[in-house]
Amino acid sequence: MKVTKAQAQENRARIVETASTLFRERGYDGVGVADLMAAAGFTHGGFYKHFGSKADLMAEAAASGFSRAVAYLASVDAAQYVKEYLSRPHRDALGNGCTLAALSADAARQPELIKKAFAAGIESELATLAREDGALDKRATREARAKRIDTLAHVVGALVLSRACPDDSPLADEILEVCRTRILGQYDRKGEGANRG
Amino acid sequence: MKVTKAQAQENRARIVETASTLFRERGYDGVGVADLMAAAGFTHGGFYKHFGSKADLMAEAAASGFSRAVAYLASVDAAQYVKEYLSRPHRDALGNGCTLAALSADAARQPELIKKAFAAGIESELATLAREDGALDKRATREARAKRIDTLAHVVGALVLSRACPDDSPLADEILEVCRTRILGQYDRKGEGANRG
DNA sequence: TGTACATCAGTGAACGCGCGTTCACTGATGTAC
DNA sequence: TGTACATCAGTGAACGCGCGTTCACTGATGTAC
Repeated sequence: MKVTKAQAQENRARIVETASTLFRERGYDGVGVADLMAAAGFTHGGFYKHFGSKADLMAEAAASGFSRAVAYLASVDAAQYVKEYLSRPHRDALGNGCTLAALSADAARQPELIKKAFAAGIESELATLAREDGALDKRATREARAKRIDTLAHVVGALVLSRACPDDSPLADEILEVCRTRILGQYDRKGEGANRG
Repeated sequence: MKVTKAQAQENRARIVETASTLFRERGYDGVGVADLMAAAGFTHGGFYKHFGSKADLMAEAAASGFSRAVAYLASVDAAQYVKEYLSRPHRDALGNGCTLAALSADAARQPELIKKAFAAGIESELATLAREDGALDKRATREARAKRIDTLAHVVGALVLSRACPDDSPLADEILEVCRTRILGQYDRKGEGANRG
């Protein structure tokens, strides 16, 4: 049953992708190695030919999620990002949505390895959000980073709270709507005032 | 081994309290019924004399966490709340900290019963945060609620992201600090402008 | 280019373990008289 | 108030099950000649 090196590499990537989705949907504890391998089209025994442990895969799957997020972030501006992030479709698309919103709380209880992957993921998302700032002096650069951290925390919190509510509850929608409006309001005001002026 | 009715009720309450702490520390999947009963000083078999299932206890433990939060919220003003919420001690005190930050992402994957408890918890926290608004017209009331939802999401997101980072990473502290400063800044500005004017 | 053999991705049974839940039992509490 | 009995909170063994991980095995791929 051996397989081409290229095929094996492709299979490995498929396992990571599958894991990234399933972990976001069900949490780290909600997906077993056997579940995951079956979902990727394999039996569980082969898992340890690719990964040292489930924790190793958790870190890789997170990194994979972050790199997708970065690719997406590079293609939108801040306003569009906030609008899409705090939307019904994103709220309901757990498995394809933001890794930070889906798994940060889980990550907090995991070994250092996973937390490092999350810190790195946050940094790379911040770096991508940064791209439009252009050349700024030291103070403005610091300020721009602060604003990005602040917005990231804000949207993550809103999505997390909305998802904790029953699926069709008014509160779930209200949280998204309120936060979306208010954050976009900040961007309009600040966009015209401090940043672009 | 029977026990006074009063004693039994007290024991039940101790189980709920213990569960509330352990769930926040380790997540719903991270605490077994046996773990939990042992931590409360009992053997696991008695569990089903008090609760119909682990899920029932999850909902009760969440409600217990929210009612503690409400009692705390009633004793502080918004600025103090934000300052303490986004502090190192709160970040590191998972088991005694905010239930929303610790368990909302877990709740999102749980049965309706638990999500209902979370929605109710969020509503009662919002109601308590509201207490200082006094008499307002309809528009101002709506605006005050929006602001409270917005702030709650904001602080929860910041704490969740901070906790996902390695324990002594600069990023973990930076997130807390940046968000704390910016949210407090909003309260100063708005406190003097819209709300109190 | 053709043959012989080592490699190793993937299989499926098995490991010890902890899970949520059930159950027969214990014995002090609470109640009926 | 005292006695007889039912109740039921708490015990600890047992249930079937799924977990992460290990292992002997398979057989096509990749390599050495």
